[in-house]
Amino acid sequence: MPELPEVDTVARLIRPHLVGRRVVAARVSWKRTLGGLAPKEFERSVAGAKFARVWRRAKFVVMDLERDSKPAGWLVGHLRMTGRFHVEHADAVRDDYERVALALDNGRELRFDDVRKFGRIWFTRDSERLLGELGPEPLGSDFTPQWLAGELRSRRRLLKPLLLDQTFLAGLGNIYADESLHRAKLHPLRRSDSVNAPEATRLHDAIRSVLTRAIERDGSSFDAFYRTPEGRPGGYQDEFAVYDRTGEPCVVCERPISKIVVGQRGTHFCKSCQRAPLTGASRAKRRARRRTAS
DNA sequence: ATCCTATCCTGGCTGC
DNA sequence: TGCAGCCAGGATAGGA
Repeated sequence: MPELPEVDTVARLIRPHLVGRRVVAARVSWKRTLGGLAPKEFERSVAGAKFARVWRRAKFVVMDLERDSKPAGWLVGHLRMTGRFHVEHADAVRDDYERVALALDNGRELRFDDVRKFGRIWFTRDSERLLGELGPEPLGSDFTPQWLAGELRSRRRLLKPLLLDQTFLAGLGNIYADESLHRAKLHPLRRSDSVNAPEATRLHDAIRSVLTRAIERDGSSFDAFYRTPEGRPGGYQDEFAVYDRTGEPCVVCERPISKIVVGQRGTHFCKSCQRAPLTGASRAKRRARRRTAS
């Protein structure tokens, strides 16, 4: 599903079609996509505005608008599971699941399709309302091994749900959380305050390298949903180590990949490479083994 | 403080 | 072939 690498790809590929263009009109086929703003109000807010900048924050596509060279609010998009932005000629055939479209001043349209209707396009004059509570960008300069080690130590949460928490770290979703934990050789059920400094550094480096490589491959496509704005699938699914590979051999040790549910999310990992956290029972077993050995 | 559940949605899958 | 029922998944709200 669209996570940081996919959203980064989307922003990068729609940007050249939008920056400098002006919105002429809006077409809204599913009101709730606007997050509560009435379609008329939405159209009034964006019509005549010019796209000044198109960028990404966490999993949000952020479009800065201006009028007369002055800031005039933001269009903020979230793809959730099945949302898709793309730019087409106005006469191009429309997708069955088109929810919102913005006509541009060059005969093209920015379209938002979304099968499951969870995606949103907000118009706001206060972008902090939407973006203010987010944690640091994993590829930004605030995200350092030292910061991560300290933040992990100060909480007592399971690693997997913590990595999915956008107020902790912004941009990881189910795929890249699983991939990062495997690369760092950390079990998804480890408690954050049990992670030592070298392990935190491993996790930091794993997150960065996984995301960087996934961006290079234009994200991951393993079902019918995510496609780039140009309609092509991403390529990172070819490099998955654990996600969607239940039962297949681990790329490191060749033992079968396991799948469990953590925090209501399917979680893929290698039992051999990512050692389970010690429980009371496993501590006792370990002691017993040691006694037998000696 | 943290976890758990329900909610929002629908296409696609499983099982009968 | 048809159909019911379940599932995935990001984010959030409310309750434990």
